[in-house]
Amino acid sequence: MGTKSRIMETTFKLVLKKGFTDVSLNKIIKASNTTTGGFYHHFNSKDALLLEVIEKYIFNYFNSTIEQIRSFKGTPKEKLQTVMLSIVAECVNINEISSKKVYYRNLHLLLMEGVQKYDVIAESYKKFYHNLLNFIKEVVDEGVAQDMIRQDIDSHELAIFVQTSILGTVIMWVGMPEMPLEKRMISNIDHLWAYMKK
Amino acid sequence: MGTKSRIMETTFKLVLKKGFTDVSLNKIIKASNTTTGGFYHHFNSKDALLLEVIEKYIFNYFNSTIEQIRSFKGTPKEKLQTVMLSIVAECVNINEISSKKVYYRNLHLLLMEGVQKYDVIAESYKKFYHNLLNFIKEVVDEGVAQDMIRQDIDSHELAIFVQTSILGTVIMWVGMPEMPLEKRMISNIDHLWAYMKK
DNA sequence: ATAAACATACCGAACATTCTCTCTGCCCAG
DNA sequence: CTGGGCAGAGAGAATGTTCGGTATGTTTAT
Repeated sequence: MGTKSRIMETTFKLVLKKGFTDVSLNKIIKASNTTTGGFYHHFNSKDALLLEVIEKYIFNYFNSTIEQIRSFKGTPKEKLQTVMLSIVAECVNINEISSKKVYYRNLHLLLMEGVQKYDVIAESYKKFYHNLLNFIKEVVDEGVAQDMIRQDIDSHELAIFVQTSILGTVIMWVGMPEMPLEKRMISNIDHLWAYMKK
Repeated sequence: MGTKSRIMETTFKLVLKKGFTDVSLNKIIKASNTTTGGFYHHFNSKDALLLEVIEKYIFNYFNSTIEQIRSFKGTPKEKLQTVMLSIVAECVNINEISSKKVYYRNLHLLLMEGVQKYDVIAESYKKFYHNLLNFIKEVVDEGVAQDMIRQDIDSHELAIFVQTSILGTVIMWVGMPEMPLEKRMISNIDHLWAYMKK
């Protein structure tokens, strides 16, 4: 593994635990087994590194996940469940090689810190939300076409309601991590479905 | 106004804009019209100040708001709407005196940073969530007793679903601030109510 | 009543760290 | 000989905190 990607993966692990600002460049450099010169050969600044890391390990991952689910075969409810699981999951492996797990609670908190600090991240965050919303709307429209979802509600409005519930589940879990996540997730999806189904 | 509360209010305003770590003690001290010595007379450290500020301006406020709504007269739907509005509101005045407005988007982002950094804040955050959940459950139970809310769903589970939707509305708005907040809020409440009403 | 002792609120220079980032130089493949 | 990749010393600025000092008001002792 090259120095650059080693720095990026190490950084991701570190900031997940401590947040952006509490991880110094020195720590990153030492943990990445490189030096100041090595670092500044690959990145213009600490901020530049952070932006690249977030883009690669969070947004690329989330967006490609949506892309994958798009091609899934399954009922609308299954698709909603899958996309919710991909966002609300307890933890997941960073990549195929490393067995290091990413805890999503930290991931969402990190994302919020990024949104607060960097306009670029806020922008990517917004784009991801729109991407997700479009996907949900597709699923809803598909469900309406298949006569599985009621059509007396505007699909865009319904999609917003669904996404609200999905993201709310994330935040509930961030605030009350002691409640069993999976159970609540399924319960929420069940209620949602009971409301929107034909 | 005493020096201590002047420091606290100034700090709250500053960190709302920039976040905890991007506001230095020097800035706080200068903006508060005091000195290093004056500051350390009232607070043991910067962290201690931040914790006090969050406790006073966020959690005390939120929890007392819930307490106020508890004594309101109104239909269950109106109560849910009111509590949602008090959490999702666009902005609000810090206190009765100052006309300075607090933008809730920043407030929620700040809260997340606090949850990420300080266990004490995460703990207060959790307590607030439980407080809110209890309140919602009370409203639901009351609605069931009045025969306005369906009773075939466990009230605790339904309360979680409602709270999920409320908090989801917050987060949707943080991510997509360009969407009209009030409209979406009402739409979400309407859907929720349509599902839970008898 | 007056002086001494104490407490509170605040000042501000100085301190030790830590931070990000620059710069020079070495190594080695092409 | 050239240039990408990296090493590492160190500059320069900013950070949170300490500490001796001052001004003012309050209690206590003679």
